[in-house]
Amino acid sequence: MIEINAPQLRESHEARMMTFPEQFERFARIHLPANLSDAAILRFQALGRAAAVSREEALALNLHADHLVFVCSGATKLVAHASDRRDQVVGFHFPDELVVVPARAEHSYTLEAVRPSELLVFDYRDFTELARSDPAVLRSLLECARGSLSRSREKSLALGRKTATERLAGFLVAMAVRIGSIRDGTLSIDLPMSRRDIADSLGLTIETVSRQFSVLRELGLLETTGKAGVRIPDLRALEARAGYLTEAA
Amino acid sequence: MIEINAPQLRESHEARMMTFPEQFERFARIHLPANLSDAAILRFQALGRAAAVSREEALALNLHADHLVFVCSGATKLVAHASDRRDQVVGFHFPDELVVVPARAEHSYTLEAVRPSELLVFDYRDFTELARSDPAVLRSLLECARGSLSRSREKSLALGRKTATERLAGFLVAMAVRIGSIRDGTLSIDLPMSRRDIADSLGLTIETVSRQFSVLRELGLLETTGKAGVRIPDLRALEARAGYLTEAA
DNA sequence: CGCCTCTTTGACTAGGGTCAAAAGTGGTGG
DNA sequence: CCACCACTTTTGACCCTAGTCAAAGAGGCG
Repeated sequence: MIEINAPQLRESHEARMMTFPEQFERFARIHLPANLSDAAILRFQALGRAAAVSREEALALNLHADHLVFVCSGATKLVAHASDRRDQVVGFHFPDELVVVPARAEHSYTLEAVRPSELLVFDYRDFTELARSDPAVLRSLLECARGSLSRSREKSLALGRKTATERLAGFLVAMAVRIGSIRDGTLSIDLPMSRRDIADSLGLTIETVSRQFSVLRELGLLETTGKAGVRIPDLRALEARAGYLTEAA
Repeated sequence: MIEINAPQLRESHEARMMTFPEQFERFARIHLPANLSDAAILRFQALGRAAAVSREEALALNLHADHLVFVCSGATKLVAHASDRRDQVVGFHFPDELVVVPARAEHSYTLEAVRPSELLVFDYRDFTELARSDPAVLRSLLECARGSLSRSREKSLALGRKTATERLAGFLVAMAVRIGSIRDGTLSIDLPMSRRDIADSLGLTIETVSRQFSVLRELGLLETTGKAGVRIPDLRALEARAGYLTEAA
């Protein structure tokens, strides 16, 4: 273990919790415009609250309101719940990302920690109301929503039309891009989520996910170390298994 | 046929094409703030172009740019294309709705007409650039994106975790809400899309969709008239078959 | 009215789910 | 430092839902 690109994902004993102002400062640096007045920043700060969520715990939220959550540290999943406790992970989130958690409708949504996480929570209505006349903040929210929409559409394609192997290959490619790092000269991922989380994200069972890991391993497309470690010797080769469109005009 | 709530979906011989200014005026009324100056409106108008697309035809777009498309009349589908010409419909759109069509990435997207449609096309970059300092326009775009994201997440849940029957039931409930009307005292839908479109939207085959129509018909949850007509005597009963979360605290 | 397409139904297959058990992981305490 | 233990992951055997292939039946436009 020479270097870790995403140290904020690690659970470590010495990980000091951030104070609320530190968390907010981090959020503001990324998602609020740089030239915002101190007074305006304080108004946004007044809307937020910090929440620490431990592994597999759901963030407590008012079910009847939309929320905006900023991930300071850790890793989270947004889970949609249908009848018969069938769950679908509709997205994973990593530090510095912003998530919109919808209110309960035909289905309910919970934001759950995949690793112990520090979160900053806003009421969506309050936040957009305060931002209603601030184009820079609105643009930031719009970009966030567009990114989520794009990932969600890719997921629809995977869930609707791809085989189990393609889904796992695509998932690992996406994770490599988002939280991968180079170790010993090889692209590596330290997966923060369990096989169950992956299964619930890909619309499969844990057994099928496990079998597909074996398939990709036997194809020489990846090596696994322990439960979480994945090494990808050839990202292009893995992409080719993901059912992506072949390069054409 | 006593009344039709969504006459704009009908293909009719006498349907006169709208002129570009008429189309734009309709778009502006819905998606631009009422108090926008004439000069500003003209700047937006200068960015748009009208396009008429016939049934099953794809809107011609620059593949390497995002687009914003307003549906004036007809009905469209946004289709994601994976390898081996497997297609996934990621959304349907009806008059007065706004769609974001993403540029080609790992997969490509096309916007195709399900009925002959009149569309208003904008380059997404140009549009947001012009709107960059207009909070009202940005809020409108944000609302549009949030609605699409919400529908897309519901679709992920359906594709990942629901049975064929639940998917069709949920689809018909959603269509009833979006384009249904009351005829002879019964909730009715005149489906603008083919069985293939429905299958591509639900991640099924046309045969399975057809079989599920038969299942719901035999359960007394719907009646079909011709290829497109669906009557829903009891919406609540159909919802109960859609795998929605049962009403709880 | 007739033809062509779309939809429905039927028979069979296969990919992934289910149930069960073995193997591996990693944390804890002796 | 290692052995134990609870839990997660992997593997195996079998099953079921939806896919595939094929053919019959309806619709609707000319």
